[in-house]
Amino acid sequence: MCRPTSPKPVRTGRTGRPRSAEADSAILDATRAALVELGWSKLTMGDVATRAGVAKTTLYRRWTNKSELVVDAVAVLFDELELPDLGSLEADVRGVVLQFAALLERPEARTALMAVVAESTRDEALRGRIRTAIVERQKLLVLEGRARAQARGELPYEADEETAARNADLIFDVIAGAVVHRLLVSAEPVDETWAAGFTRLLLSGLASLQN
Amino acid sequence: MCRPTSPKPVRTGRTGRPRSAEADSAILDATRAALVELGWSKLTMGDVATRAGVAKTTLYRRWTNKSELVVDAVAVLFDELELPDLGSLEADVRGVVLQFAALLERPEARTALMAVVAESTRDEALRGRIRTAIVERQKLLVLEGRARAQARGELPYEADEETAARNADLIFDVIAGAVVHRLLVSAEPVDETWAAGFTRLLLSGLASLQN
Amino acid sequence: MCRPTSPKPVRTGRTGRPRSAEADSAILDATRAALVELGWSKLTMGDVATRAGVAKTTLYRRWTNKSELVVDAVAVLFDELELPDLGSLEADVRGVVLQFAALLERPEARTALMAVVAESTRDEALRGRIRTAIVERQKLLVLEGRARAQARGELPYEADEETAARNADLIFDVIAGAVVHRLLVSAEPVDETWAAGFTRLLLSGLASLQN
Amino acid sequence: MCRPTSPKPVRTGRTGRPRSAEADSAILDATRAALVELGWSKLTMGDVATRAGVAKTTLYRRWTNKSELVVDAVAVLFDELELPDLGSLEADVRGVVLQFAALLERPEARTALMAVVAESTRDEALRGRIRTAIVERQKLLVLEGRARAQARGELPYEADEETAARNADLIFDVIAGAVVHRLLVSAEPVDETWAAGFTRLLLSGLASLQN
DNA sequence: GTTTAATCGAGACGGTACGTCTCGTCTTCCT
DNA sequence: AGGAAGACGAGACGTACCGTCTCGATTAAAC
Repeated sequence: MCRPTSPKPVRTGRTGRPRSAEADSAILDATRAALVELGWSKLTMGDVATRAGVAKTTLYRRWTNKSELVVDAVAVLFDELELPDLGSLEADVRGVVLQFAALLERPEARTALMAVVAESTRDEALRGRIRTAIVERQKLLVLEGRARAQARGELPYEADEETAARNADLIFDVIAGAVVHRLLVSAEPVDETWAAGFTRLLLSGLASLQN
Repeated sequence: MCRPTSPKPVRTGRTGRPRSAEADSAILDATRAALVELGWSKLTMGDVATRAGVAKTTLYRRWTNKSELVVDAVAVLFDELELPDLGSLEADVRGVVLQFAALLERPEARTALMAVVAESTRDEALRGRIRTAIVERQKLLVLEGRARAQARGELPYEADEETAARNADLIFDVIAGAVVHRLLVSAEPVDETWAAGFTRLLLSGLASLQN
Repeated sequence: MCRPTSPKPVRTGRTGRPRSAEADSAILDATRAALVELGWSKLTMGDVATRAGVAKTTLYRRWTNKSELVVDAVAVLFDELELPDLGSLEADVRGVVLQFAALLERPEARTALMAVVAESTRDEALRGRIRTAIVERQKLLVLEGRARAQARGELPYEADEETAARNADLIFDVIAGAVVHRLLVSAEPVDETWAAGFTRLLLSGLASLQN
Repeated sequence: MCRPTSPKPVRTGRTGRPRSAEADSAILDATRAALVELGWSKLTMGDVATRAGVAKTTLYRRWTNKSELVVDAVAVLFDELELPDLGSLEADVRGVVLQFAALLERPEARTALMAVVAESTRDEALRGRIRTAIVERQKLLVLEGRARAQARGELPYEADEETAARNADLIFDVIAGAVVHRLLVSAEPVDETWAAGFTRLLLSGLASLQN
């Protein structure tokens, strides 16, 4: 999975010096590094600029504020999430749970995700950015997993399209929510045991959605 | 539910003028009010002090920083959560889900919870504070609900105490996580329909935990 | 030379616990010590209280502010100035110049004198306090020296009383002013050589005042 | 007399936005104004910044503290001192005495001079700043006056250069010291009568320095 | 090969909030 | 009643970042 990180409405003016592509990646790298070291609240634009060997102006030319910069810097981490076919729905779910947990163990990911979500409670635009950059991307995994399970005959095909969508959303929130909450709010580890227990609960539950 | 808010390691020294109890509550009220109006990032200590009719020093004498102040200010909101006996496990779960969702619709609660969780990813002490002030409190509801269901005969009594605890934790993270994620990350409403679907999924899943 | 340091209108009321006399001297000692270590601007009432093993309240009960406290604390230093009879007017003058210079070499004296004078440029009451506590005391030395010189026949007796007073004032300002200015503004040392030169200049000048 | 006020070790770096020259003079003007109104101790950096229409940071970028700012702001007042040729040494001395006294009647000058001298008793750097910004400037007047008197034949030319310098210093401290002490310590006016008396004393004394 | 125009770095700018400090007062308990 | 202890309202301190701005110096496409 890959996608262009084109933050600000680039003036398509022909003439003039073009923006440095190196700068962009240097900035995003610096942002992630700073995030790990300092956390969200201690991270400053000036520091990121210095680390990236870039002027503050260059940052502001591309991102309007800290939140947007961090979303872009971190979004790429969520692209790593994949759904390798492990042979059964149960294995697939357990796999994605552990994979997501591993991602959230990384300080830059956990810090950034929560910080950005927190910021978004007051910022509609940021909420949208999170949705497209992170949420929808993850939701695809749910759809993919379901399709695979249906092909395997583990799950029935749903007749009503709307119901199908609603169920996918529900499952997504249950999986992602449980993992995030366990790790970041309850502050307990997500290990094999927990993943197994959770998967058992979820799969049994899934049956009930079909009637 | 009520509990003393004793923020800083209070020197129990006998002598000297005692801290004003009025100030404490005025500050917490002011913090909640400011949080609603301004959100986490615009909330300033100086503003809180002004609103509370109190000097800035008085704030810092009690709380070392914004995060701790906000945790204490918001924790009381979570005390409102209750588990009225609605006659069945299913009704109880649906009730608590909607109640929790209603709480998170309130701007001060949603903003504060996420902001504080975000901050806590870098702050061990804050994490502890959140746990005792918010998490443990909510977890009691799960235990209460289970006990009630067991009394009704809807759920079996668990033989192994450790398993029982693990299951309670799991259920707690699934419920709280799903609601929070739906509301704050997916940014979709938690209505009767969703609550019903979620409850159905959860209850079916619960059966699997007994074997 | 000695004098009671009774700063504030002492309540002569019979009843109640009498004021600690020890406290007074402990405070003045602490003030001088703090002055040497910290200088005027870094000296704080709280610190003085702590050093003196006394509550801040006790300070404020006796002195209304920093300036008055310091004047009282330092005034005693100027009591040390004496005019031993060295046998001639010239020796007397040189002696008092060196003595005054030695006093102003002491950090607490130089710092306090200037600080208090500076403060007094805006404070009429403080100006009065300085005058009675320091200036008048020093001026007596000039009168004493003149009387002695007149007795020796080195100086004529002045007919007009007013002129006599005016001349004493002039000489006082010339001596004290020159020493203070040399030490604190020009920041050059007052040694035997300078004292000799200055004395020569002054004594020659004195002749002119008689016509 | 005029001179550039170059406060802080200015990085002569080529790049970056250059410092505003307007800001510098606006700040110094504001400082003098605030000094007149409020006096040294009530003068705050924030207030000066506001009056100057400048951010507090801009002040701190140029001056490390209040004292240095005030020295620079006030030094310019001492540039006003001049030595118009009044035809005789006696008239010249009396003129400069009255002129200096007039300067010290101005609240900003008297307050600032003393405050800064007081502060300098603990601050070597400030002492140096005062010396170059104020003292040396005034001392030139003494040299100029002597040269003029020598040209008129009122004073002999001094053979030994070192003695000449020492005498100039002595005279400077006597004049400046006497005026300052009379005005600020004794708190008596410097009028025509006093100036005449002082000048008479000084000129008679000067004769003695030649032998 | 100029011109042109947007980029770059550096760093000063007006702001705002921070968390600390000291002030002088007030309140409580203890002697 | 006096004193110590220490909390209180007030407000300045000096620092750190914010996001904007002015600089002179690149840099490439358009002429």
